[in-house]
Amino acid sequence: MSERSEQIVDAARALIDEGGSAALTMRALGERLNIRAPSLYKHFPNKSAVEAQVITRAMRELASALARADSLVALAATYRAYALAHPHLYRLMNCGPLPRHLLPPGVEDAAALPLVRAVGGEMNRARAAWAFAHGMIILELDGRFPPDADLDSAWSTGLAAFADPARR
Amino acid sequence: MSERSEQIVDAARALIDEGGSAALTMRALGERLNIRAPSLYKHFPNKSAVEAQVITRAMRELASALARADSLVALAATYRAYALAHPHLYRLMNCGPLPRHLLPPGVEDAAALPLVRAVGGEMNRARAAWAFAHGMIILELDGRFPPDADLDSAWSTGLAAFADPARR
DNA sequence: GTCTATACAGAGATAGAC
DNA sequence: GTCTATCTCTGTATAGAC
Repeated sequence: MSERSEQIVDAARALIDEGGSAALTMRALGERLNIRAPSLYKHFPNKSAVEAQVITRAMRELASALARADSLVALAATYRAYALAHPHLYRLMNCGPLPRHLLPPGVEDAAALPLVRAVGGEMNRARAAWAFAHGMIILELDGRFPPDADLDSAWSTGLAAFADPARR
Repeated sequence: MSERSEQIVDAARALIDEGGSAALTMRALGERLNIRAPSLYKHFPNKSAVEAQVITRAMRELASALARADSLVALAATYRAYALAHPHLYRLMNCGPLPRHLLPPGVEDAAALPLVRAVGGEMNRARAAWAFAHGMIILELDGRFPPDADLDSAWSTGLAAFADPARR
């Protein structure tokens, strides 16, 4: 990818991180680079291609953070921290259909690997734990829990259920 | 609500159920009723008001289905069945910010009540179980699990973790 | 690679006649 | 309560000059 293309993805990421997916428009993107929107099409075929690059970068970022966690509990903490620090990027990555045909192969799997490892390859447990974590995050981001809900406790309750199957 | 208003909400619900939230446009709504879009504004102040009515109706529908379930497992099955039968309505209700100021009071709580009852009022367990169920559904609807994933098993694994705390 | 000019689409909503 | 006509806005994307 050329220098210029990198800058475009940088700017696109920043726009989304700050204002959500809706804030990424070709006009806004051009403006941020002091360029007119049509010029962007010399570097990317369309908006989806730019978005896909942002997704790819975010997934790798998250994956590398997760790789540093050792236990399931630590993994959950890292995952949640990323989501709360970058709610819009989290959504971009994890909500709605994923444009897999525009992503380099392996990116998605790499992001999932730390969790699979943490549960010793038990895929049912990995999927259930992922669903729990994603559900907690998205419900929190969407403001669906009551303002006074103790979410730390809810996380603990859920994690206790998944983290230690030997005791069940 | 007048007869006509009911018809409008009916049509709006049908549009969303069939084509998702994006399919609800004032033009399409008018068309379905053999009416021009501007006429709708004699019955509702704007599109959000119509949408809120659809949400209200869907929440009551889901709540009454859930009320018939007795155990946590039965509740989960009912919840999932509704979501898979009406994925777009499920999304409308449960994804993104909820326009609470446009909903009649109590609707949201009524939908949550069956779950709270099923876990004996333990709110942490209720929230964790909700997050798990919502996560499983939304990841499934968004096509985030591999095509060959055995989701029934993942549900079982998750529910076993939440349904029987006495054994933990 | 960047520009200007522009096409094109589709959305929500309003004014005022009937 | 419904109509026609229309406004306004905001997107994506293309053509062609420089």
